[in-house]
Amino acid sequence: MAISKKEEFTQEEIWLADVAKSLSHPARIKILKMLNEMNSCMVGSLVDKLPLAQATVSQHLKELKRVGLINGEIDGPKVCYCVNTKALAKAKSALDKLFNKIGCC
Amino acid sequence: MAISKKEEFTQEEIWLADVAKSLSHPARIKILKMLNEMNSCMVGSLVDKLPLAQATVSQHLKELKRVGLINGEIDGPKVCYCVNTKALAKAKSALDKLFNKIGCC
DNA sequence: ATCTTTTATCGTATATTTACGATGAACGAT
DNA sequence: ATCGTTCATCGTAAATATACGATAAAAGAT
Repeated sequence: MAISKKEEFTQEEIWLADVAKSLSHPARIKILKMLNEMNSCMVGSLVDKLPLAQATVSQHLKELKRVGLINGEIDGPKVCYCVNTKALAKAKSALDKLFNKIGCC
Repeated sequence: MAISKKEEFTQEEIWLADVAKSLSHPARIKILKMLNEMNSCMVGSLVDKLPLAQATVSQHLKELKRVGLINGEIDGPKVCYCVNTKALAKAKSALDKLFNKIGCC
């Protein structure tokens, strides 16, 4: 019958799920793409190109920053965001590891 | 001032966010790992190794199935789940594309 | 000093997610 | 036909996510 359930989740599993959560909204996917493609990475530029209010975009940026996928540098009254290449690489590697298996059926 | 906001999200962005959402819980990460590692993929085996009730595990399996990352085959009164290798490969490819860029700062 | 610009945070409403017990449906065994 | 097993679904409570307007904070410009 198995009445155990002692096992918890590993830190790696929790972290990877957290990274995935930060990618789980189209706006945040788009923001990452825009940060890669645009020269300027001011918040205003992002707001202009997203169908969302400034407060909402700021909230999405906060979520991406929370898991370390992007960094923000203050530049006068503006803030310049950029992707954290190292964090992206780490996430990519972890996801690759999860995905590079073969199904059991 | 830019008062446009015409742009919506692409289907690709929406789909990728959806895949990420399905990975955004440690239990679902663990389930994918278990489906890769175990010989048996009965729901009961998963429930035994997860700190969650059967109904909750079933709900997580439904979410993974919703985005196509796993398939379930009915086998008598049991159900055998397995990863959808093609879907995983597609997701991996899309994430790689998103991640293989260089930051702007 | 005051004003404007830029961004973050607060407050809040609504929607979604997560979790569980209870119940239902499908099937094999008796 | 009834019973036990296996899994999905229902109902529901609590937590989290999403969105926006309003407001605050920080800095440059006048």
